[in-house]
Amino acid sequence: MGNSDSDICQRNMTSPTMFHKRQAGKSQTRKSQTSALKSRVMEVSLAHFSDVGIEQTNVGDILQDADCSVGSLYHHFGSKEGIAEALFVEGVDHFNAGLLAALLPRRTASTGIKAMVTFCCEWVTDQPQLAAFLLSREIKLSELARLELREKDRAFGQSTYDWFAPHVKSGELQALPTGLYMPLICGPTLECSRMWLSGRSARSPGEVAAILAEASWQSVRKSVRKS
Amino acid sequence: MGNSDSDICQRNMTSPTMFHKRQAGKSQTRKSQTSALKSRVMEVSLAHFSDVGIEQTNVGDILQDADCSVGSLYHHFGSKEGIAEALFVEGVDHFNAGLLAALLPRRTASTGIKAMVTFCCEWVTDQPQLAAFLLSREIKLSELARLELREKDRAFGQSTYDWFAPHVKSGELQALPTGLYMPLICGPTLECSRMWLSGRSARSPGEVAAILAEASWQSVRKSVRKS
DNA sequence: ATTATTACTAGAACAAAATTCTAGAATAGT
DNA sequence: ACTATTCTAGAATTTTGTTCTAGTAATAAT
Repeated sequence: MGNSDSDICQRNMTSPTMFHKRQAGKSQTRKSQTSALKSRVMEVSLAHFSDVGIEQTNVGDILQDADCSVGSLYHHFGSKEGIAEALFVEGVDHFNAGLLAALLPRRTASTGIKAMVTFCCEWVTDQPQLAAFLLSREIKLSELARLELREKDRAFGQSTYDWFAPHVKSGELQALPTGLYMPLICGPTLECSRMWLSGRSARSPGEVAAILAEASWQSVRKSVRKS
Repeated sequence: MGNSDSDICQRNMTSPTMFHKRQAGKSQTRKSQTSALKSRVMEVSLAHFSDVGIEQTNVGDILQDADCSVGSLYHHFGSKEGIAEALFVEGVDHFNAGLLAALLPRRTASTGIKAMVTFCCEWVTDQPQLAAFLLSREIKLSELARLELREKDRAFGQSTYDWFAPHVKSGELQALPTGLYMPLICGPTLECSRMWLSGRSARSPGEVAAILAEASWQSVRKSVRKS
């Protein structure tokens, strides 16, 4: 900026790499090499993000651990946040798909609700890194990703509500504002998860799944006794 | 960095400010001026943090909006995270104190639990910025603050459990692992809060407080009917 | 009262880290 | 074969958090 002297060394006189050092494997197709690189970056980044957070993770470490060049990383992800964004979307997809797969086959209100809670507990316990990352919510999503997620969210909400509706009609489930089912059913579990993941609680969600499932069921079932 | 010419301008030949530009007010005591500056910085920082997150907030903006110099900020807070830490501790104290004040006077299990949920809903709805910041949990606390908070947390947990214990004994509340009461009682509310604060839900916790209070109560009361 | 000490303010200088940029290599499309 | 496009590479640049030295007010010590 202020460097106003005669500017002897002009920009970009570099002669970038005559050959690709990193071309380790024999000779896979470029495509598979590329996708391997991308997943390597995502895997390494997840480890760092869930460990010390996005801010504290520095790109240099990711580059080194994933054996990736600056150019490649920015070509594929655009920015550090871009990696986080990709991880986030992928993670949400995975979780939502699993939850639906656990819920939809159930035929009674009680087993369905309990299956949701149980799945949630197991998922968090099975992949604590991804769970910690998703629950941390320190990601600043791009406008595009925000819209994409909102749409997925809507579709997911619709699917679950389609399952709930008949049981509400039959009087097994309480009639509640649509937006309240998920918080009531999964809220306690997610709170437990946060505590476990951040070390504030020793008991994993998996260990208390049964209790949580029963409690959540009690909170949304149609109550028949006097308040 | 690469600017290897004869380095004419050596470090620190500056003659810092002959007078303090910022000394706006007539002539308050230095002490009150200072504490005003600190709270101005915290207020401004909270606004930025809750809006775009700690990472995305840049110190330059805080400096400008709070009309504060680099030196002052680092003298008082040590770092950007230092500001976040101060806000976090203050916020947790405020929330915990309020929750206890709402809970302790209640004499029955039902009114106590519902008072907790209701307080929680109102607190979040009344100070959304602080709530969003506390719930985001993107703060990397110093070892010192971590210990301080863990102690506060323990004391808080003890206080609430002292209130619960008699009602468990009398058979109104379920006997549960200690760490599960808070997630069951406040989990759904916090989940609703997160959704509202992040714009994923239109209904504020305040608006659904009664429903949440009743549901949470059902989830922890001693159940007398067949499963 | 005068001096020494401390708390605070100030902003230029610095360092570290994220991102941009240009160019070369691989591949796909024509 | 040639052209366009995607991908890789790393030096150069920019941005941004933090340090550093210096100066100013207030307070304590003598």
